Parts: sequence; structure tokens; C-alpha cells
Amino acid sequence: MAELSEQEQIRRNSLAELKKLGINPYPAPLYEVNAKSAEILEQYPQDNTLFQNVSIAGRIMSRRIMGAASFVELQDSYGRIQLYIKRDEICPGEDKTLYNTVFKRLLDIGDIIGVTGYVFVTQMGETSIHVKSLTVLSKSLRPLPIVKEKDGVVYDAFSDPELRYRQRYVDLIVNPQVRETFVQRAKIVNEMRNYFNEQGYLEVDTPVLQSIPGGAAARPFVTHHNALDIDLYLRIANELYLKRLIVGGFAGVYEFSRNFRNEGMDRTHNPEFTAMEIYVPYKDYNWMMTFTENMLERIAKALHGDTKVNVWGNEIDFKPPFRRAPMCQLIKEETGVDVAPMTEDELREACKSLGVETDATMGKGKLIDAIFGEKCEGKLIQPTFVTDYPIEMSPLCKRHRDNPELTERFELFVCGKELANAYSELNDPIDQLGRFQEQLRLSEKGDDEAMFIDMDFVRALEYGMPPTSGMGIGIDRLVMMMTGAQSIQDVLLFPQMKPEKKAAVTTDEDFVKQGVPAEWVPVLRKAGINTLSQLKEANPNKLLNDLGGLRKKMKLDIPAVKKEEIESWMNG
RNA sequence: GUCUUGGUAGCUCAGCUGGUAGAGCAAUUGACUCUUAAUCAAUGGGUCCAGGGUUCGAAUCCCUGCCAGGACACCA
Repeated sequence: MAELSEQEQIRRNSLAELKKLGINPYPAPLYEVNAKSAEILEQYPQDNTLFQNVSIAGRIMSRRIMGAASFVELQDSYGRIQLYIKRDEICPGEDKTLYNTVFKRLLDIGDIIGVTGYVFVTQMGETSIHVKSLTVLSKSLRPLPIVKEKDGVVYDAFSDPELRYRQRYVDLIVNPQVRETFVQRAKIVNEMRNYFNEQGYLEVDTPVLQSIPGGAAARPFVTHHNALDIDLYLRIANELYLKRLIVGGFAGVYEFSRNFRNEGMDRTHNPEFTAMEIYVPYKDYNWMMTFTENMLERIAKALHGDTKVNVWGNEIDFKPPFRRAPMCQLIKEETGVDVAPMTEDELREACKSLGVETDATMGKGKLIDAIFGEKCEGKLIQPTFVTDYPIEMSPLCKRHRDNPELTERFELFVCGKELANAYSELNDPIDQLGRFQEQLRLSEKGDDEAMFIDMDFVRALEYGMPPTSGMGIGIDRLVMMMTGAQSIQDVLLFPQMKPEKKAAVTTDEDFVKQGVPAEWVPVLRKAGINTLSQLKEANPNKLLNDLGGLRKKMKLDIPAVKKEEIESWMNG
């Protein structure tokens, strides 16, 4: 096991010693716990008759040993509390092994223990547990990053993003704000679920494996089902399935949907992400705006006790009503250009004069959207419903009641980023089929984002779907805003990473196969020979000298090696 | 996809125009019965991401690759 670091080796030795002392480092029985660290710290100062017989378990995060008494910081799922461990308290008899050997020598930072005792306040004024008994619950074999903190300043923070995301378990142990982010994420989702359920909407599950990846325009992941011998796609959206359920007659359906898109990754995109979509019959997008702003107000209050939330340096107020403005109006405000009456050629001209890049495949709608994206999006800091999008951008959305070139669609922008998207859903099956066919024409023209045609969905609409409004919201992005996270990786427990590649390591066995006696392998490594190719290219005379020197230096009780032996290793 | 920054001890990081690898914390051994970034003394710990090149000599300079971060582009 030469690959183990010194500290890992020491911990394994401690593990063996614990076993020798008859202590099971991984005991089977449950450990009865009757207190939480946070509760003790909160309640004991109010009433010091409480917690006089506590049992608590957690991980050792630091130790301050002062001879026959010690202080330990114990971390449970709720926070940290200090333990006061006195030798003669946990070892009342003659035998002081539990304190002197087990606690002081064989336990380490990172180990999980359970203790019983009573709560008191130290001379320094810190609420602590005076320990009467101590039980080893799990021995940790790897050293934890040591993060220290004083007066709110964190020293030696565990901050390497690669390690934090690859080994999230370590991140969660040493960085308490990480755990808090995910508690808040759960709170946001629960709050939404309650809001929907209270109004009688039904949570449903729809297929993740779809034979037609519909409901959005994005590159899907493809997989194969062997028994059916067909390709299937991981869903890019669940919209078309939820609308089928509205056809089926539900009074409102929603789903928290893990979606998958085979596209680029960056600070706001992960290949798998969570969207919430909800569809309510007999409503329109105006109703949905009110519904959405009330939902966000509720979430903000649940999390922060206030509608005002600091998001990336801006104070955002989620107090309804949010501003509502048509896209063309916002463009006019920002640029002075009225794009509404323009022809495609005029729009192209307008883009040029505004410095917005275009290409030949873009139609009217895409040109308007390009101007909006370039000039307006970033300016929408306070929550704003942008309404009435051009029709070619929105193949699943109903035409605007006053203008057939527009759709009854809104997107909600906060801090310059799109947060939610909603329609008065298109329920005219003939119009829907025509729009799908238009998408197909676009895709034949080379637009690889255009949608597939889902004929079963059209058939469902032909049976009749009530007028319906639907809304989708990116949960990861919402959590980022509500928690102030800078990167989507900070709101996903296990963000996507390239697999770790182990550097090609020559193992001890490889050296032995090469003819090197096992006892010489560590010496060889000490001499800087870590791979077979290094061994083959080494100078035998120098190696003979080095090994001889190291043999003396390391006081090895093995016979000196001869030059012929070294040469035989080198030649295999 | 392009550009850019980085990868050195368990963690956080130094390491200058090339000359045998350093600190703090952590670890080990010892001292210490209310400490709290505990303190004091001593000790050990490295494939300097990998592979090539230049050189008498490379953590350091050059090239290629891998991984990560950032920016841009692309992205209903």
C-alpha cells in the first residue's frame, strides 16, 4: 500500500490498534441521540436546567488537548458544539486507556463519535457539553481539509472548485454554507409544491425517455432501447406530455422535471437541470403573471422573511405587481427604435445601425429577439414580465388576441436573466400542425434548433384542449437567485464534471513482476524511480550508489544489492 | 468552439533573471486540568498534473496533452 500518504497510513494503524483494544471502529447498534447542537446553543442560555442528560453524535472537527483535559468541536447535522472532555470523568477507575490512548492518540479530526454528558458554560462563556462517556462510531481514514475561523474570517478555506464539486461530501463537511444552500433549495421546492397543491393542482410524472424529444428546441441526448430496438431521447422538456394531461381533463398539472440538453456548459448551464412546468386550464397568460408573481413573493418571504432579496449585488424586490411590458415597447424605450411596424429588410437595417449581428437565416422574429437580447435583457434588473413575443419564436404559443404576428407569451426577467417563460397555450390543432411544419422547414434550412413534429400531440389537440395557460421556471436559476449563488454548480449537489483520470501509475506489483524484490520497491521509489521506464533508463552505477546510501540512511535490515541484480531488474 | 489563468505536502499557498523544494495549518513525539485560529518544544511528510524538448543542470524556459476556473461565442 505504498500509494497511501503518511497520514492515511497512520490512521489505518490507529484503526488496527482500536480493534486490538477490542473497540469496534464501525459498530452496528444505533446510537440514541436526544439533542441537537443548534438547539442546545439556543435554549441552554435561556434555561440552564435543560440538557443535563444529553446524548449527541457527530464528527470531530477540531481538538485542543491540554494534558488531562481537552476541548473538541463536534459537528452534527445542525452545527457545532464544544465538548469538554476530562480524563477522570470518562475514565473514573484506574484504567485511563480510553482517554490517554483512544481519545488522545487513536482518534482524529474527522472521526465520528457519540457522547453523553451535561451542558454547562465554560469560563470563557462558551456553551459546552461536559462529557461523561464517549463512543467511537466511525473511524475516518482520510485527513479532512482543516478550515479555521476566527471573528468571521476564514483561514485556509477548502476552496478549490474542482475538489469541492468532485468530492461534494467533503465540501459539505467543512463548508457549512454549502449545506445551507441545499436546505434552501429544498425549501423553495416545498414552498412551490404547497402553493400548487393548495390550489388543487396535481403533481404528475411524465416520461423521461421519449421517442420524440418535444416541447423545446435543443440538442437531445440519444440512447437506445435494446428490447424495442429503437432510439430514445432523454427529455429536453415535458411540455407536450403535460398538455396531453390537460386534454385528459385534469384541473391543473405540474411536474418538477429533470431535463437534459446536449449543449455547452457554463456558469448557468448544466447538461441536466430541473425545470418546473405547470398547466392550468381556462386561464390565460395575464392570469399566469399574477400567479407567478404571487408564487415568487411567497418563496422570498419563506426564505428571507421579506420580499426584498439581495441578488448578485442588486436589491431585488419580489413584491407584486411586477412590471409588465411588451417586448417592442422595451426595445423602443431602450433604443428609440420602433420595431413593431418594420418589414424584415427594415429590421435588418435597424440591427446594422444598432450594431447587432445578424445572419441570413434569421427571420423577422429572430431579428427582433436579437435586438432585445442585445440591448434590453441585461437592463431588466427588477422583476419584469416581457410580453408579446414574435410568432416565429414560439411555435407552441397562442396567437395574440389583438395581433396575429405576436403571441400571448411572457418571459420573466430578473437581474438581466430569464427566469420563467409562459404562454396562453396554443390549442388550435390546425394552427399547431402548421407551426410544426414551419419549424420543419426551418430545420431543413439548417436551423438545428427547430422542433420535431409530434403527431400524437397534434392528435390530442384534435380531441380538444381547453384554453390553458402554462408556465415553466428554471429551478436551478431560481435557487441561484434566491441564495445568491454565482454558479449553477453551487446549487447542484453533483454538477457534471469530466471523469477523473488517474495518471498511469506503476504499482508495487509492476516492480515486483519486473524482478525487483518487494522490500526494495520503497527504496527504489525513494531514489526517485517511480515508473518502469525510469528504471530502464537509469544509470546502474548511480542507482547502486543511491540504493546503498538509502539502505544505510533508512537503516534497512536487508542485504545490500549487487550491481548484477540491478541490471537484471532493468532488463526484466 | 476561441481566448485566458491555474495545477507544488492532507488543505491554503510561497518559490525572483534556471543551480539539490519552503511556510502556516494538519500529522507524529513530548509538556500542559476551562481552551477556542489554544500554546510551547522537537520530528516526519513531495511522481512540483503527464509526456516530450532546450540545457552541464528544469517546479522554473519552450511544445503537446489532461483537468479545472474565468471571459467570449453558441445556446426557446
